[in-house]
Order: sequence, then C-alpha cells, then structure tokens
Amino acid sequence: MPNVVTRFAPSPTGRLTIGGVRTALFSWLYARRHEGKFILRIEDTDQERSTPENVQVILDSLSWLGIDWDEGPYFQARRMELYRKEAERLVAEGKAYRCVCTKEELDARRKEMEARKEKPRYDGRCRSVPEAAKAGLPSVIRFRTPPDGETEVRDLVLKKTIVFRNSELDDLILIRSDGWPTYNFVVAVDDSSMRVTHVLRGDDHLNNTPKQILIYDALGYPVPHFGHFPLIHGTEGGKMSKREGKDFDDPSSLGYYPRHGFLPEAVVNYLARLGWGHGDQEIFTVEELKSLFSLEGTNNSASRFDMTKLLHLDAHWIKAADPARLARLLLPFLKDRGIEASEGERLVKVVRTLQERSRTLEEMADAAEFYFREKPTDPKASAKFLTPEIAPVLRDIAEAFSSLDPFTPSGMEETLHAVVERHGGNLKVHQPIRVALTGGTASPGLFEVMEILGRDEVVRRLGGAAGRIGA
RNA sequence: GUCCCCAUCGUCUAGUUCGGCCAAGGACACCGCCCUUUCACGGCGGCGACGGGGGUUCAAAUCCCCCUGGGGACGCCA
Repeated sequence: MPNVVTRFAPSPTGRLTIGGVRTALFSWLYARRHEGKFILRIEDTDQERSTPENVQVILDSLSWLGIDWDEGPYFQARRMELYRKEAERLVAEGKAYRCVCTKEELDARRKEMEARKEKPRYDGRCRSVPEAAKAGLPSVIRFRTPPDGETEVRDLVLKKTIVFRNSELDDLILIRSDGWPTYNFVVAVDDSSMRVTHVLRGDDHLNNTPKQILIYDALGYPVPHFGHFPLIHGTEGGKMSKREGKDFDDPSSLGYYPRHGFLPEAVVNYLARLGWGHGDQEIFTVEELKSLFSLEGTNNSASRFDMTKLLHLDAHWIKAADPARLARLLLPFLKDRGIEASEGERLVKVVRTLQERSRTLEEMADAAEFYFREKPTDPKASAKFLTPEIAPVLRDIAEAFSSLDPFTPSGMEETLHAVVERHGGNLKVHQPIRVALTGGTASPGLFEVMEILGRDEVVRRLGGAAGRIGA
C-alpha cells in the first residue's frame, strides 16, 4: 500500500482550465515525489452538462502534458449503486433524512433569506418529520449536519488549521430527486473507497471540506489529508473565467497551448512555478519536479497568469529542444499555412536557424515561410533597401553566384566581397539581399539562409528582385 | 449580507517554520550599453516591493491585533 495516494477529479462539464491543470500537475507531482499512486476520476454526476467530448479533452490534455495515472479513469456515473447504498445507510442510521421540499419552495425561501440579508441556507423543516410520513413522496436525501460544535480542517498547503462552526454549514443534499448523488457526497465516498490519502484541490473547495469531513465521520471512514491551492487569477484579477468561443482560442483553456505551438515542458515548467518555488531556480525539467515538488514549497496567495513569462519559458525550451523533434512538431503548423513540408534534413536545418528566434512553434512556422515559398516583399523594406542603385549590384551578385560551386558560406562571402569591390566598394549589400531573399529585414544569418535556399533559388530570387526594381 | 482564504518589485517569486546573515535576492517585462550582416540569442548595467496603523522585542518582511485591499464560497454544479 503506497503511503501517498492522490487523485485528479475533473468534471467533464466544460473545457479543462489552466487552473485545473495545475491542480492535476501538483497532485501528480506529489504522488510521484512520494512514490505514491495517482488516480484519475471523472466526476460526471452532472448529467445535464457532462459530455464524452469533454472527457476526451481531459484525457488528451493530460497526455499532452505527460501526466500519467496509475488507476482509472473511473467514472462516477458507473458507481451509482455504491452511492445509493451509502446514502440509504446514512438514512437508516439517522445521519441523513429525506426532504420533500420542492425546488420551487426552496428557491422562494432562498430569495427571502437573501432579501433579509441572511446567509441562504436550508431551514431544516424536514429534519424532524418521521421518515414514514415522507414515504412515497418525491424527495431528496439530505445530510443531517450537527447543529453544534466545530469542524477543523488541517490544511497542508496553507499550513494551518481552519475552524468552521458547524452551525455555518448547511444540510446539504446527498441524493437528488432524480436519484443522482451530488458532488460533496460522491467525493467523500469515492475518496475513501479509493483510499485517497491526500486530497489536493483548488482554494474554491475550502468551504466544502468541513462538510466532507462530517460526511466521512458519518460514514465511519478515516479522513484524508487536505491541501488547497490558491487559485490562478486572470490578467485582470479574479478567477480565470471561461471565455466564449473555441477552447483553443482561449488562453485560460489548456487546449489553447498545443494549438498555438507551445511545448508541453514549457507549460509544465510555467505552471509549476506559479504557486510553487524552489529557491531561485526558474527552469525545471519534469524529472526535476518529480523529485523536488513539495507542499511546503507552495505559495499560499493567489497568482496571476502571465502570458509573457510563459512565452519566455517556451522560448527557452524551444532552444533546448532537439531540432529533429521540433521539425516533426512544426509540420502541422506549416500545413496550416499551406506548406507541405516533409520531415528530413532540410527541415531540421531550417529549424536550427529559427530555434533562437522563436518563442512558439507558431512563430517558428511564420518565420519559416520564406524557406518554402517566396513571400511578398514588405513595402517599407523594399523602399528602403531595394533601391534603383542596388539593382545592378544584385544582378551582378546573382550572376556571380550562378557559377559558384560549391555554394558555401565562405564562397558566398568572397563572391560578395568581389562584386562590391567592382562597384566601388563600401556598399551595404546584406540588407538588400536579405529583403530580396526573405521579403523582410529580419531573418536568420544571411549565409545560412542562402545555403538552405540553395544556389538556384537564391539566384532566382535575387534576379527577380532586381527585375522588379526596374519595373 | 454571512462564512472562509490571502497580502514582498507591474508580474512570478526567495526570505517567514527557529525574529538579527535583508540598507530585501532571483526571474519575466521595461530602459540603457556591449556583441553583431538584420532580427534574435547571449553578456553587462539600470528602474522597481515588505499595503497602513498599533503592539511584543535590544532587534520584525518575519510574531500578535486592528484597518484597508484582493479573492473564494454560500445550488437537486463540480
């Protein structure tokens, strides 16, 4: 029996948020660090909103990040019998009771309480009605929360004990009128039946924890350890909200990142540093995280999501990545731009020239375009560098290049030098050549660009540019 | 409204556990300079914070209280 069992329990009711992913990452790292077990459980008790597509998104996202699980995925929808049985047991033991109040009645009472500025809660009117009197009526099962006393939550992340007065807690619903169980109940049943030792989750669940502890106690199961990570806020502050639109258009969704050419190791590195630290170290490999992650190192205040820093880390990991791997990953981005490149030595060379100047694969694909097809020349660059005076020089260079064999950087340099000398020396030809070749003023080193483009293509583009100047 | 959490540069954070090593360190961003065939990379330097007020103490970013500010939760959602 491992001494640490953690789980990630997302609900497939929407996209997977970046905050949820961080919770998954921390839970996984904690299990790995302690050579424990990590469980994936899908909380699909909300029949209205759970979809198979959302389940798939969760699975794909975790796989992309490299987060693997030892058990599961479990689906709560397939564990209904267990929940009903446990709920009935609580009713039989007097620890829960049936409530026949209708939704409408409850809504009306809630509104009244809000109007009176009270904390909205169930008034408990079915509490003392004998079970026999409610038989046959449509009902829900509610938990009989102890009216007095306090429940203590020892939190491993906050490193403190939080005390809740039981009188603040509500008689929450365990089983809905349609027979489906609710979150606070299943989570307690499942975490105990799956022998979860450390429940790690977002801060937004802190208020649920005392309720769940009470349920554990009522059920007679041992209470696990808890840890609540502060939420990740959006750039404007506040809980990162799910925007409308496609999942991959929204940076608060994990789906955004693979789609926009981020490397998983960069996302993992960034997320790990958001709310956790290990001295001054900024760069972490997954392996390092697996051996270093600890709850003691977590920060207990909310953090803000910063795309700029993520981009910086992505740039770092692109520089560190194997060019052949990047070449393979780049293919779909090229394809999006209508470029059918193939894996191979040339593409790897292209990647090498772009690694130091791309923050994402998307940027790399944009920067790579000129290698595969001539781009329209940037008008500003053209006006500045493709001047009438330079046209004959470019023509001469093209001609000199056409017989340069082999077409090597040292040969190119000598040739350039010779042509410039012939035109009186002291001519700036690099930028005009760059513009002629790449369509813009920024590119990788001129000689490596020419080498990859190849002599014929270089000659062709140079000649073409010179021709267009005259026109 | 009630309950709960949080509080170091613009942002992520180190330092808080055992108060003194902190005239507060690192990273991102920003601004200079260097390198340089462009753009980048890299190197060097700069800007920049303990929210406020009370305590406790010889000594507080570190401990306590209050205020303020931020966030979360109050569902037959999870």
